[in-house]
Amino acid sequence: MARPLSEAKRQAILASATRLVAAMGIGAPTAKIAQGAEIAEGTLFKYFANKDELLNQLYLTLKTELGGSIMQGFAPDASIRERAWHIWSHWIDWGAKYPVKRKAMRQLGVSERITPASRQAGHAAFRDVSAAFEQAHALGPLRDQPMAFLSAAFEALAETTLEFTARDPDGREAYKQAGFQIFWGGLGS
Amino acid sequence: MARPLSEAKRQAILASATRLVAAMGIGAPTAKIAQGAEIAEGTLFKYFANKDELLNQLYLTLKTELGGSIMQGFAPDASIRERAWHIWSHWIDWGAKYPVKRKAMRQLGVSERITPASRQAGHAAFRDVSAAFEQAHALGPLRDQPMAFLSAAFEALAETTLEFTARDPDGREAYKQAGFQIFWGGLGS
Amino acid sequence: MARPLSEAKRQAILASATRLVAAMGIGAPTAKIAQGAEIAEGTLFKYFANKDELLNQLYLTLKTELGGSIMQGFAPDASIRERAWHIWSHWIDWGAKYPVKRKAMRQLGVSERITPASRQAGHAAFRDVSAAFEQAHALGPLRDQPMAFLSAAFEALAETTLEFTARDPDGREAYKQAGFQIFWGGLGS
Amino acid sequence: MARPLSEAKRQAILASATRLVAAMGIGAPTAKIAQGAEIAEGTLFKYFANKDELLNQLYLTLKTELGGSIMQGFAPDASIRERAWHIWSHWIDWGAKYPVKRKAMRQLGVSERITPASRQAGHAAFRDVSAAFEQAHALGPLRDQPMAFLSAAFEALAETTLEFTARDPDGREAYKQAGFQIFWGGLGS
DNA sequence: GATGAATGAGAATTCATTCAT
DNA sequence: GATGAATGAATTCTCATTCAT
Repeated sequence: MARPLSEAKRQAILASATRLVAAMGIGAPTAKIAQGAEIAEGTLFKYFANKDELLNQLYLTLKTELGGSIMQGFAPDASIRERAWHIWSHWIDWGAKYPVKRKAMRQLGVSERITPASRQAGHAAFRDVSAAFEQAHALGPLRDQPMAFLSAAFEALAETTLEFTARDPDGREAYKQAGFQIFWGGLGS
Repeated sequence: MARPLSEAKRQAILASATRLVAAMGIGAPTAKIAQGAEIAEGTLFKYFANKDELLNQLYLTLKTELGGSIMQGFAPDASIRERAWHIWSHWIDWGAKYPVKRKAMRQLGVSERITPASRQAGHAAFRDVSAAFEQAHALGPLRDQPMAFLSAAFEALAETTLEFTARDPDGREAYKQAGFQIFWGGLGS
Repeated sequence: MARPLSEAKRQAILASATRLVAAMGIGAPTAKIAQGAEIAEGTLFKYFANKDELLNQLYLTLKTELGGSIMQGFAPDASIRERAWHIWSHWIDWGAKYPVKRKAMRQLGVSERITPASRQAGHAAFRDVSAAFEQAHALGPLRDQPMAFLSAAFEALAETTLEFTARDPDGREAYKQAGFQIFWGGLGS
Repeated sequence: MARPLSEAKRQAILASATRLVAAMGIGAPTAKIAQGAEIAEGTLFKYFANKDELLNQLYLTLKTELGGSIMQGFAPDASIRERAWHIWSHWIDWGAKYPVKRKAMRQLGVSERITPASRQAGHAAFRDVSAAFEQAHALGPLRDQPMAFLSAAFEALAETTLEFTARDPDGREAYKQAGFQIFWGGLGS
């Protein structure tokens, strides 16, 4: 290979796709995505075999980034509540900081074009987050629920919180507290 | 009048659209929707001026149906908890009974093509549900949050619960209980 | 026949078609024409077998009306110049009075959908006008040209004059004089 | 650049559009135009953003071509009459040589889809022709008419002349003389 | 590797016309 | 006779993907 595919271009494509999917949904045309990445229409397909692959990889990338961001500075020895709060707090902060990424993730999340495999992989990217939950989970009255259910509820509440934060940025801290209160109170402890 | 627009056909179109939007998302072609309703392609546009109108009306129809279903048999004099449970229970039951409608509603809910006006009208269809919440809301530790936030959290949890119910129908009752527990516990009362 | 076709409705259709063809060209939809005539879509086809027939009849109707209007008050014994002026004057006046009819006539005139037979019949409606020209024609330096050519030139100049009159109504009288001057001067007499 | 937009293809599209508009009017389908240009349906829209743009550009192209053709070999120092004759003669010759272009131009000229801006630009392409008229105009009895009116009358007579030439090619020279005679005689000199 | 012209299968509408009421 | 719902072919335009340069 004379010239390897440029990582910078790959990132530019993903960034452009993020913006466009957030704004127009899954239907955003590849031509516009390429344009936003300042590359040629055809070049996009050197980096992603087809649109579905681009969409799926974008989904994974965003999930992974969020997952990584959440675990930053995570103290495994803190109390259960502190650990839960850490996750919640970082989640909300990431979403508030990157509203476009969050919106794109949402569009991708409901799309039929994201394969089960990608969703699986997306959960894997959240392994650390899930693990951090395990203990909290094991104790409470919901201990008989699948971890996955709890995680999903957590995510749903985070999503709701971020939606409101986006609409009403001044209420951010209040929503953040309230959202966590629902979840944590719900855990019944 | 030669023949009035047939309400049956209108319903057939909405039903077909529900199925196709659930399966393929917002991008489901009008031609297929018409075919599913067993009418000609052009006929669809006698009933709905364009695709956006069809989508918005479908959204409203589903919201209204759910709203109505929830309030069936509602006892305004029951305890707060009982009332909350009534709503939750009917919501989950409706979603479990009509998984396709629920899926379509979700696709529509995240779409950029549903206008703010439709969302507004959608909320109006939930007026009774909201009203039923008011008291519960006024008492708890989240009393300072906007009602809308609580409602959204409720809806998000219901959505999550139904997602799991769809994937794992045997767990239905457990999920239903768990979901409510999170919400109700979260209200902190 | 219990009820004969109503002449009033026929006229309403033609009037509506005139307006719409003037505004949108030949492509004006029959449904809109019917609406403008305050009848049902289907009714239009009881009066005119199809759109082409409507268009052709409209063409003829307008031509005939113009032809009739021109000959109103025509004095066969006036001088050649006076007769020519009469025709010109009435032509311009009719066009200035009915700009919509004139515009429709123009659209129809260039359309491929007006059959040669209709054009033929249209000329027939101008028989009197043509006849009035004959003498003037026979004398001048253009006596070897086909009458039809002269008529067409006359019409072209009238059309031009009316176009300018429509754009700049204040100049009406001036354009009318100038247009005639070109024609009459051109006849070389 | 992978491949520049081919000027040959652009011309082929315009040529095909000319033929089809001449034959079928403004309503000629883009699919047929593309076919006539031996390109794919979609390719047409790489060259012209939409049908209106194609139509407007075609209008301008034809006007410009005619304008250029008219001024070929124009002698600015000839007598006024000679100059007027030059323009008339070249106009008629161009129209007789390219009857299809002429017919297309006519269809476009009456269409509501040609924007005022295009018409403006079309006149600009005739600047030299207009300028050549100025002097003749300044002297005659029509000196108080707007130049534009004279130009339009000239064009209308040319159009009429060409119409007859097309129908009866043998009479070409006679029509050409007669048409000019009307105009020049009309100028009153 | 990068480019973007070329492709043609859809996609959403429109519309003349028919026919059941 | 009048109505307007129903039809489906035709129309404009979009878009993922390919491939010559």
